[in-house]
Amino acid sequence: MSWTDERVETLKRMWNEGQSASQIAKELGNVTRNAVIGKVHRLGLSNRNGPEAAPAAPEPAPRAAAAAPPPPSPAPEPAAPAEEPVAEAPPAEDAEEDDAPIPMSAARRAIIPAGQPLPPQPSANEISPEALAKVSEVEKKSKKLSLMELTERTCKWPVGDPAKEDFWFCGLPAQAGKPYCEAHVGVAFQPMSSRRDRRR
DNA sequence: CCCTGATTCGC
DNA sequence: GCGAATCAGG
Repeated sequence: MSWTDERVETLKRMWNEGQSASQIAKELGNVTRNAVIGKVHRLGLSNRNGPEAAPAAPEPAPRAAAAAPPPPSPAPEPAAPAEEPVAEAPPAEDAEEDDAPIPMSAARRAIIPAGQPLPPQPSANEISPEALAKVSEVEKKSKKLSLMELTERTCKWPVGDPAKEDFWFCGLPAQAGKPYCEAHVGVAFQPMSSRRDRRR
């Protein structure tokens, strides 16, 4: 199979959507992730953001440069390379009296990228119903591992009541580094609920 | 061990 | 141009 126009198109689209090379390869079929990555490089779109990128970062290591640094792109692209729902600590401290109508909410809302095709990018705010649904769905397929059966690559999400018999750990394959499986990572890293600090 | 992308180099 | 092998990292 060769790189037909169509396949290249799919490759570009998916790559820009933030899909991993293996996922793209799987989608295209008949290619390995290496092939995809190789093509990506030949196409000159190794970086997933806009065409412009002049980080001019001090690179003291001409060799052994693997990790791709996500430089701030001035372009209007709503690039959302966020692949990790890392818990953030937004400036949540504005408990003023109800007579101080500060447009904080507006500012906070501005954090969210402009309306763009970013369906697979869960906002760092609130637990999406989807995520919760996914969790309960996953619990059905859980391996129901005991504490001792957990390894470094099993989801350590507890299910049930630890004081009861029907308690287990998810046990599904966890992602690298993360303690939970894909589904649980989504809710585990829940930064903070939209706690309306409605102080009286 | 699972995964990611980056690079090299024979084809 | 292509991509397997390899490398570097999480």
